[in-house]
Amino acid sequence: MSPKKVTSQMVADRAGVSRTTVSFVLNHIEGVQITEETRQRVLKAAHDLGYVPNASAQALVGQRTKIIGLVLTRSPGHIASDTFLNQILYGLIEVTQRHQMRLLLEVVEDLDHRDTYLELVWSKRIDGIILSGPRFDDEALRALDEDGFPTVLLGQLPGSSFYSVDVDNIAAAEKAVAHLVQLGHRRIACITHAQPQYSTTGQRLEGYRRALEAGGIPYEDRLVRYGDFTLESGYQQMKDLLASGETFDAAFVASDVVAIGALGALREAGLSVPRDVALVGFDDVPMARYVEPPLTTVRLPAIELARKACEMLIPMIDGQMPQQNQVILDTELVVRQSSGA
Amino acid sequence: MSPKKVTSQMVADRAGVSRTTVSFVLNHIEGVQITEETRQRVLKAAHDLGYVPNASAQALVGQRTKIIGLVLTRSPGHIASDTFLNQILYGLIEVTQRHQMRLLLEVVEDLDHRDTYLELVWSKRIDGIILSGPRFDDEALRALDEDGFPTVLLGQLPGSSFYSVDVDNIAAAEKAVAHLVQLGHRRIACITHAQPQYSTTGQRLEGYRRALEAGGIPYEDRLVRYGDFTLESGYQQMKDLLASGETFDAAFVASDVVAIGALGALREAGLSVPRDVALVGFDDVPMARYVEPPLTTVRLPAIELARKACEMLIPMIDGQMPQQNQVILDTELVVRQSSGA
DNA sequence: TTGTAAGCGTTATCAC
DNA sequence: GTGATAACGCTTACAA
Repeated sequence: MSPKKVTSQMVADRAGVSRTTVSFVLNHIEGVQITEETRQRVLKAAHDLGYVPNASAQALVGQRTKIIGLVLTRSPGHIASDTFLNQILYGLIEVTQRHQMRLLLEVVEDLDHRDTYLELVWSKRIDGIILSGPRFDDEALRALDEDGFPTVLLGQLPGSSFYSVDVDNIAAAEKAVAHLVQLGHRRIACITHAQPQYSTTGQRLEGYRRALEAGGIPYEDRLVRYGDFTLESGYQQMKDLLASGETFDAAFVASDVVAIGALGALREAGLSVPRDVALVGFDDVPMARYVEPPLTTVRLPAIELARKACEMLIPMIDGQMPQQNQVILDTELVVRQSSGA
Repeated sequence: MSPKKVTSQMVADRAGVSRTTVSFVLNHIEGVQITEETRQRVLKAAHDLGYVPNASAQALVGQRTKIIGLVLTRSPGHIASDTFLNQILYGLIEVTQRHQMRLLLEVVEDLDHRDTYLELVWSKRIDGIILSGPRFDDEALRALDEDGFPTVLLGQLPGSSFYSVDVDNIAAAEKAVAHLVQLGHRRIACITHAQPQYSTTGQRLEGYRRALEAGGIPYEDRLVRYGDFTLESGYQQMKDLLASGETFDAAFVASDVVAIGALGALREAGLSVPRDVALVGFDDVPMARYVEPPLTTVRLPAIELARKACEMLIPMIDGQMPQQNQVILDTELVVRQSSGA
């Protein structure tokens, strides 16, 4: 008992015209003059019957699905706690809705299953891709690059010709760490937001390095740990750091979510933030100002990033390439209490 | 320069067979005997050419898109901070991936735009719907109900014949509030997770009522406020409650996210949790145990809920209706520190 | 101004 | 065992 099936033929019959006319009327084709009276008849027939064009048929003939694929290179498990994703979705949904397009979510866990998102492309299920978290070791991505399939990266992949929207991760991280340096901290630990394979990981680490250097502080590998987008990873890595015997009076955690996890470990160890350890996060997720202590962080305009990416992508689908192929949005240090400023 | 277009005809030509044979081989059609040799030839040709069947064409003829629609009845803005959604996505993605299906995200903001998700159905863009947050005042939903379109509700809509997966919201809320009552609190405020139109709002409120009643505490309207899924709303409503002059020594906030917002307002007012106000949340989002103080809450098995919903839906698409049409999963009180137990 | 007819790329029913 | 051929529902030259 599936939904009633109404075809354009039925509309045509009811209006006493041909399918062509129905198509013309319903798609507001210019250059074709149609009697107002027939137009109304067709419209009424369509409405009476509750006609909705079959999307597959339209896609098949028109080579357009009106669907944009959001590809996330994460394990599904990360999805569950990565608040950053929410903001991306927000921005994307807003724009796609405005353009009467839809959003298809594809999560790609490991490199062995990369082709699942390529299949999305080859099978023409989507018109364009927004890919979050490009990785160097992603072969499929290279294939897309050569293809010229409408793609916008949320992030960057140096050496590729992809269009991308990103922030200057190096500068942003440097800002965060410089803030700690300026407050007089010398032993500054770092927990990244993701594993080294993600290009942003290296960038934020580089910012950390530069700020240290600018402050005349030697970089020490032993003060660095790798998170993986999750609260849990922040908690674990901070615990590990604490247990390692290394001393530090501040930490830069390159993701608020991971930072909140780290905060938990610090609290559990009986350490006070910012008194014992000053903390700076990254992202400025909505949650950041509500935790205790409110997180000092670098605001990454996530919603704007997503919006912009989507707005670049949509014209590309129609072959209109944006002038700028690398958009960099601004970040901003948001000083709250966790840094003790 | 879009991706190469390879049709089954090209595969057929290369393998020296007809399109039919290609289809048979690639779809592992039973009952048709094909020489192992031709089979291999076809397979090789398909592989060499990088053939991927056109999804629209398949959908058109097969009446199956292999896409499941996740419909969220929220404003996009709520998406940005509702962590609960992450867990839903997690569960859904896991199951859809296992069944080689995809997930389409549709956000429906207000009642005026309800038909956008109906269009998804009429246009046959999706094979089934998982709808989160059913509302009584949703006309489109009634239409779906009559249609018998494969649909599973995340939540419930009493009086409809929908299949649904939910928790016992009344009992869960009662559990939460009873915990506060048991700790000796008599003035217990309540902030809901959503507006009254959502069926769960009334249910959780009812649980709150029952626990009060069981404790011999009169229900007072003035102690109740309505949140809207966001941190911000929790913050505002708690502030409002504080400013209202009503006294209370405990609060039940029917969503962890909203509760974390409320926590912020409490802190800002210089009140200590749980000393001045004991707090119990709802959901047990991953974040709950990492905030300060860690939230006492009722665990809602969100991931399981999503998984279950998806696992019910997929057979329905093939016409196999589940025995049980209302699945209720268990909740569990998770006592942490915010309640002072 | 409207209708006819040819695809779009599959799958599936038949003959051969 | 394999290959024409007809759908599937729509858009769009091209005719009329």
